[in-house]
Amino acid sequence: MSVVTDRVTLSIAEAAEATGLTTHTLRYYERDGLLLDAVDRASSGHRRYSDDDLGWIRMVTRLRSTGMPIREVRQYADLVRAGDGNEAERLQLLVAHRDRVRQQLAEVATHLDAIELKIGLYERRTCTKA
Amino acid sequence: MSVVTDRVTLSIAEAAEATGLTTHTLRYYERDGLLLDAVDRASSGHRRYSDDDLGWIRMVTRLRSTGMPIREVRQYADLVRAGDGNEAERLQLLVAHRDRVRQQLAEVATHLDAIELKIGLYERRTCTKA
DNA sequence: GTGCGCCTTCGAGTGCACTCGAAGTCAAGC
DNA sequence: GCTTGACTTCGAGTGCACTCGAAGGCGCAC
Repeated sequence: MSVVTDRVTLSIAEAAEATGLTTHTLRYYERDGLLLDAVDRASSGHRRYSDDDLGWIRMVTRLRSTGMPIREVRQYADLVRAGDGNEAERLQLLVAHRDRVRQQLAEVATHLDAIELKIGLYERRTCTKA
Repeated sequence: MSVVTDRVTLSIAEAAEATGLTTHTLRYYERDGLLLDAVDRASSGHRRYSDDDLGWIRMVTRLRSTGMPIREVRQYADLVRAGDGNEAERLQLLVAHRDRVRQQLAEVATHLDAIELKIGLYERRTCTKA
């Protein structure tokens, strides 16, 4: 961790630690346009992650781990990068994603119920057997 | 659909229709050992899916769409195929899966909340702007 | 000043779960 | 008897999201 002009910045290893991603994945995301901007560099050429970077990466992580494809995260990043004026589009993208996730959650919950039922059967069987 | 000796059996296309899988996937599952037995064949060599087959395939679908890897579905199928006596193992496998799914659901729900929050922000912004 | 470790880029490799195509067979309708 | 279309097998191809390895550079501790 290094502090310059009142700003705390992290090395890629520290950023990986902080976000739960690997250094490989962080570089991959940057290469693939999922980050808002190229991450700042130290004079040595090493990446220095700012709080803003970390915040954005956490958002990306939330989108990813709710199943949004890389491609779509990139679209969202593109919109945010483009600056003010496309909030409606961003909203639309997020709402569409939310709806998909909600539906997915409901479906998984239903399937889970059926599995729980099966578990109930086995529990009764192994109980009476023991 | 064909009826022989009081039994209704389905062609692979009908089974695909009934389960929401493709014919390719049905053959793939069979090849990969996810089904309990090789599906019966008509004299022509064409597959004939029984009700039992369909029921099992639906169970496989539930496991798969809750995120169980193919490999693990196969393990479960292996246990069921082996017959009576390993109910405890089957139970263990299903319970482990259930717990993973529950945790996954909780995590996704948390991420979803954060996304909803973001949506709330954009909604207020686009409202006041309009 | 040299070893060490973390960093860099680039491109190739991995694992998963399908997904597809080619080439051939079979039964039914015309 | 010939076309049509659904079926068969086999193996290769696809898409996604990483994941890894090689080869080299920089700066700090000793």
